[in-house]
Amino acid sequence: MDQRIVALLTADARSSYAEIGAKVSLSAPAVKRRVDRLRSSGVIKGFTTVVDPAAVGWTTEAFVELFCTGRTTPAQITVATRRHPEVVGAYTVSGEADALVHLRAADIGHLEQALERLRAEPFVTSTRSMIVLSRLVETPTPVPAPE
Amino acid sequence: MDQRIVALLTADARSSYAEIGAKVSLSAPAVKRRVDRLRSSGVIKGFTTVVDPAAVGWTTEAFVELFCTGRTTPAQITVATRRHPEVVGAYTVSGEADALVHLRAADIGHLEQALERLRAEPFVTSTRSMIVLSRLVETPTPVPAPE
DNA sequence: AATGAAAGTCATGTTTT
DNA sequence: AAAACATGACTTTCATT
Repeated sequence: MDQRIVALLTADARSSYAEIGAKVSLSAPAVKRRVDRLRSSGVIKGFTTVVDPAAVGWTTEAFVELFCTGRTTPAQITVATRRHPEVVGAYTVSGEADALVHLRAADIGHLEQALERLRAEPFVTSTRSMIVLSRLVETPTPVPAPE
Repeated sequence: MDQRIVALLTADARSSYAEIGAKVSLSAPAVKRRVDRLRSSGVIKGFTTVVDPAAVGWTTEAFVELFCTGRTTPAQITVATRRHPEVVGAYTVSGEADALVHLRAADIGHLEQALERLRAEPFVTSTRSMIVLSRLVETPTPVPAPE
């Protein structure tokens, strides 16, 4: 039941409790109670807006593999990447690279700048970039049933 | 002004027009008109919920580079990756790989299964996986001012 | 029978349109 | 300004003990 509510809210976070209730056969207050509980228990972390980056002037995107010096901590990478507004995602990963950073920029020039700034971080030994040519799939936050 | 409204809605998609209006010194109806316009012009693509994947039982994540046969089209990759519910993102990229796929799975076993299914796609010649060890940064949809 | 969790109903102030 | 919505208080239901 909670799962269905979350799925509906994922599809449209601004739909009313009554609307959701109609779809899951529950009264509006019942839905609200569940949503409140889901929020305070941390399942729902918040509600956000899906913005078309291109419409706001951000047309270029890249994934950059970071190779770091031996004693680099995830915390260091977090702090460093958060300083750059172009970073929309950062992950430590297994494999050759130490981290993967997702960048969004206005254009190639801007991306190049951001990349230079990133490469200037003291713990970065080298990088490998993949520039996004086209976004094929991007699901906001899917909640498929866990098996 | 629209930018500030979008930023506020990004922070909380369920805040009321009155609330937003108070912060940007506009009346509630004025804010609504702007939001309606932003929606129909495609700047705002929708409203969604940020769910903690771990809280729903999805604890494993990976980025997979796809190497494809010569005559593979983006459309083919789109169709193929959409078939797999574990795919939360897919992009064609420049660089060694042809595409980058973002996967979310319940656990390592599930991830392995999904990966096997992906590798079985006829146009995939090989893959290279990066398993996410920790998510350091993940901004929902940031709207920094374009320069 | 008694407890507690969860749903329904209704009233009121707020928000949407 | 009218209709729809959110939200709190209160009651009911039902499963568990």
